[in-house]
Amino acid sequence: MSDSRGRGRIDAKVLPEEARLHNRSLILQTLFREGKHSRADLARVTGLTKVSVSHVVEDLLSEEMLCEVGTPELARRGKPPMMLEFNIEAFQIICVDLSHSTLFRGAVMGPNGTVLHRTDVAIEGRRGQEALALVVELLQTLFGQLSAPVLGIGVGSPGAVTFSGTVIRAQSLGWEGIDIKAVLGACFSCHVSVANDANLAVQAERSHASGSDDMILVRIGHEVGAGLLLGGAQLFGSRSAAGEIGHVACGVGTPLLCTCGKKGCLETVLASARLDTALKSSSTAEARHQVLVDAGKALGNVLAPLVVALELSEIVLSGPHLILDGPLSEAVRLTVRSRALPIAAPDVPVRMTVLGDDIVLRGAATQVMREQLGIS
Amino acid sequence: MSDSRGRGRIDAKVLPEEARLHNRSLILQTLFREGKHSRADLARVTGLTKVSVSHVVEDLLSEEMLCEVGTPELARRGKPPMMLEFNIEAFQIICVDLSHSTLFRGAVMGPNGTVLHRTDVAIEGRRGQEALALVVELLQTLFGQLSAPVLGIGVGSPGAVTFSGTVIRAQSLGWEGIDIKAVLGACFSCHVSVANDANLAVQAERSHASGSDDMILVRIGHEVGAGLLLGGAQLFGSRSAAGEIGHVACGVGTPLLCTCGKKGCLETVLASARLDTALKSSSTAEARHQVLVDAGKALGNVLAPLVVALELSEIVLSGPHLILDGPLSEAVRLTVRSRALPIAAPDVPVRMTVLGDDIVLRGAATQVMREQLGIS
DNA sequence: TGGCTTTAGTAATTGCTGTTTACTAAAGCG
DNA sequence: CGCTTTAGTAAACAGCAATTACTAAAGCCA
Repeated sequence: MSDSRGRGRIDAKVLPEEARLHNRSLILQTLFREGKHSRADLARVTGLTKVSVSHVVEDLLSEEMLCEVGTPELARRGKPPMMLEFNIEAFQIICVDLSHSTLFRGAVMGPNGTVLHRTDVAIEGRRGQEALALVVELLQTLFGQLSAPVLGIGVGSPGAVTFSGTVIRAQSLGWEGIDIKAVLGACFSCHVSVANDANLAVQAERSHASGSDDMILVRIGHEVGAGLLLGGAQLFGSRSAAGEIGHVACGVGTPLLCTCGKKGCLETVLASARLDTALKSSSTAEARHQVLVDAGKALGNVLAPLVVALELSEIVLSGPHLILDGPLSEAVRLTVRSRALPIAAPDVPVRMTVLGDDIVLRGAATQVMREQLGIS
Repeated sequence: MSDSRGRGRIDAKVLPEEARLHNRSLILQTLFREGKHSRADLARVTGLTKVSVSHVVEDLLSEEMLCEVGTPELARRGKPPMMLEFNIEAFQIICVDLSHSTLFRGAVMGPNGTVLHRTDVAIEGRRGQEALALVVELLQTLFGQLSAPVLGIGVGSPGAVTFSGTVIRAQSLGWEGIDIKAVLGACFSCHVSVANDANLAVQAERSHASGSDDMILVRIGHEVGAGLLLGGAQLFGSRSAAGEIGHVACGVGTPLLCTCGKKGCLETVLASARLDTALKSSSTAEARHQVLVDAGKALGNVLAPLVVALELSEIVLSGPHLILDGPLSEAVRLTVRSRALPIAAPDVPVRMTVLGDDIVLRGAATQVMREQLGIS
């Protein structure tokens, strides 16, 4: 009752059955994240009674979601416990990343985010229904590579994606108002999760690489976008476009004309194509350095108010390593420090993602796990 | 299970009893916000069965939280329904607003946010334990003015206040790490809600004056702070200081030295004392106009990235009406438009709160209602 | 007028939850 | 070898909501 974390309005009834699912998730999550536990351990950790734990575990064992892995050697008084473990081979997840400009990336993934099989297909300019057909084709290939039951399909799409899995608008794919979740759900009759690529990326970063519950992950590629994690929860935004910071005017140097028609957008100095040409047209090392510093300053200017207002504890960059990691990210750090932080405050770290190019795929897998099993 | 709104990690067990409370809130909220309903209406609206509704309503009637108000005259087929209404006299809420520099404001409030009795006390420089004692004294006075059972105490405090009701740091009151919720709870043995004043203000605005679920409310007074509402939920921040934007460098005009030691902070052009002196030292009307425009631009610069990244649909200002409402808020609007919005996009409205000086008191009442009854 | 239909609301049963209590199993300690 | 400690299960119990079957009270219509 005294849940003052400030959720939104109440809008749906709750059945006791959902409480059961919640407790099931609680147990599953404990085993997945903290490793081996006995039933008695689980009862202590989760606050449930031993009996309730036994019931849930019985279900999970019969679904082969867990396995019993014997008793520990550690000699103690009392009956030795039977340790339980999350069964890493219980299922696999099929993930696709549609955010690249030239190809769709696909993978069969394990529960812990490892890539088991990988298949990419060239887009070759396909748009609209053709692009959608290519995705279906890719998924069919991936289904053939499964070596365990499938938990679900995870899709990372560029553009604005609603919470319920409709792509409102994805410029590069020529998609507008396509309910991908419904389409793919009908094709493959299994669970489908769809989300914006940056949103998935930030989730992957949290799940695999960071303990932080409040961070922004900026994806720099053909376009510039970001995913926000606030209090451990993704931010979607009222029109499903939260984090789309590419077209904020950043107020550094001479404002350049953007593809959107405005001047001085962040993308005009930070999108990879623009950065590349600016770097190539710079004759000296100093000039190239300055290009990177300016881009970093631009990003820092946009991020500074966000860091303060949202109390972000980390800024993560995802994109071409060679360009981002160095003077650019350093400039971001310095700009945020000088514009946003109290003099004595510790820096907000600015770092590259450690998940590399698979970040969206891993985020898609995480998303499916969270929606299907309540594990995040 | 397919709750993809991206909550945080699971961290507590759920009992069937909590489902009951949830459904109770659902019914209470429907009656509070939408007015009269019969039991059958409630069943249709909430999705619960008639039987479940009857059970919950029976409880609520016995607690006198609801009242039966007869059958409607509208002649229809079938047994006429017995209409139910939220009992506006069921309880009262005691609220205090500690965010003013010279006095503590207190009120006994009704469930719908009306002020029933009002008592203020002068602070007269009291700090630390003395200030706390003064709050207790004020609350005792307010308890004497109750004419119905008390639902709880709501406290709006300046500074950083944790989700659990501890004031981490409130400069102006000399408070540091004081668990107000525990202290007052022990004194008065009733529910206590404590939150930052700006956070309460934004909640009041949502509840009483706006349908928007994504907005920022900027409080401009001795200091500058803001409260954020994202997807209908308050944002607290990892160290309970989300929204504290007063010390972001805003990059307008010549940077002035701030009390915090940095230069160019938003507060140096927007805090009411600074604004007042700047206005007084301006000899011409044009100069005064420019002061307001500059302040508005400064705020707009800080808000622009927030509006985009968080998809805010409203910017609300709270503070001295005469200063804020006019060129200043207009400058905010224009700055946000030019820095943040696509050329064809509709404006993000910038407006004054309609709740005036009682905004924190009303927010405190709302907070108590939400924590105690699940109504927001 | 009297039967039919419609709507509101309640009573009793059922099924699902987790808890409590009491028990068995298996180990070390002295 | 009995005592203690820990793990885990079995059976009875209590709270919740859904289902089914019912009563109450109105309008409709012949």
